[in-house]
Amino acid sequence: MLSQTEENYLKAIYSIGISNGKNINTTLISRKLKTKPSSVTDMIRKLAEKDLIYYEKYKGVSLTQSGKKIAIDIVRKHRLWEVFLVNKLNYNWDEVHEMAEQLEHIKSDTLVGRLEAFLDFPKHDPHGDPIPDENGNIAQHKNVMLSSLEINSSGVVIGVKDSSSSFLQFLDNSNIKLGDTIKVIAKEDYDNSILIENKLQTKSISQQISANLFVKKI
Amino acid sequence: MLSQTEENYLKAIYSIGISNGKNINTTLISRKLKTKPSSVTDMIRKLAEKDLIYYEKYKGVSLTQSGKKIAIDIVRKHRLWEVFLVNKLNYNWDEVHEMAEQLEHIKSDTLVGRLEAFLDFPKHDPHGDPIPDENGNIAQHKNVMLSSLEINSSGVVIGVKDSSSSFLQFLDNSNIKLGDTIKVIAKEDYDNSILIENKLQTKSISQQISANLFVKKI
DNA sequence: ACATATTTTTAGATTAATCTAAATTTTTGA
DNA sequence: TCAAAAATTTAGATTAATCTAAAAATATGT
Repeated sequence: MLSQTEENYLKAIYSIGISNGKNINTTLISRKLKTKPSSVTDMIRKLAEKDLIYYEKYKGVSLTQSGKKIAIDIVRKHRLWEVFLVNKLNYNWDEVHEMAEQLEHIKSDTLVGRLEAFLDFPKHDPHGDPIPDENGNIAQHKNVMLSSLEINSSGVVIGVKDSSSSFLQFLDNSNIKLGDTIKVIAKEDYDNSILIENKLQTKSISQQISANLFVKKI
Repeated sequence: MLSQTEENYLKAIYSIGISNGKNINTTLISRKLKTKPSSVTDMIRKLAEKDLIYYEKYKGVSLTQSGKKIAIDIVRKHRLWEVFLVNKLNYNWDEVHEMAEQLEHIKSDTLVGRLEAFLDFPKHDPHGDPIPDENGNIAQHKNVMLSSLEINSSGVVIGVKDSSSSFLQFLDNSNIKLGDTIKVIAKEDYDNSILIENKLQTKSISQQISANLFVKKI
């Protein structure tokens, strides 16, 4: 049985692997987990000992098959609990991360499955991220950033890249939500801001915003 | 913020106080928590330091106002999560204790309240134990044991004293459940077993059983 | 009452996870 | 290439929670 800390290291390594390709080093992990690099060294030696990661001194780490399985299972639990909190307990999508960080570590052989069924087998969490199935398979959404859409083309908002509270609250305040169809009306070369239109409004958004919204082209 | 361990000590002290009256000593706590008495001494010094318990060397402990508040809040969370697991995720009443032991430690200012509302403000957990309200008030059920009913009198099964899996499964197998009306048909002086009747059957049960079932006289 | 048994506390060690500071290895760029 | 910078690891300490063994205090029973 892994400790919460060990699970968090695996999850961090997994998520760095997703965004940073292959270079998972001590510093990145320490940054992600807000610990010191020396603490990371200690823990990765321990995880390597348990065959959950591959580790060569000074060369960084990567997940083994079983380490990856565990990491994905935690992601699965995290996202399902987020769906529970938003769909059943009526939390807003910017409020659920901290609670899910705790709930994802509840140990039970059957709980995740029961929860998933209770929630009607959702495919995505409240931020649009895909929920892995019980075998660890993840529907790869190959969507594009809103910032990459051409003028006059449209997309449906599918997810967010940044899921910080402040970004999510910004979207709420801007009346932009998952499922919205957005059309790009104009692009400003100077600062890469774009003029967009959805059902409710036409407005300009900065690149910082458009580069953090996943859309499915239509 | 208290650690899970500290919370568990407070909960243990609270529950010993409920059953054992006033004598809450090191040995009882160590027995409840399956630790050694010396570990208990360490922890109660720490909790006394934080003004959560009163402690005088060699004299045992009792909860302060704030310690009691925290203990009851944990009980509240434990029982609400049990209701969730049984009512929403369709677990049987003998399967939920371990999960609730973990879920009760989830930290959030709003989660318990949301959960309670989602569950329609249940007053009792799946074993018939009362759920404290958000101020820590507990509806005191002043029920009696089935073993104390007179011949020819009846009672509604309200709760169980022993909520071990084995006892709960025994009740399932015996077709006895919360809400059943049970009539005492006869008593056997020799071993204190009693003959009971409910909607489905007439059967004899041992004193070990009848002394662990709370009933409300009717 | 007082010797014995029981309970409780103290002293010192251990384990997991962390830290700081120093040493080592790798990377970088003139 | 090779010296300086950056990253990583090692060494040694710390904190929380636990343990064992021994010492101290309390309770018990003739």
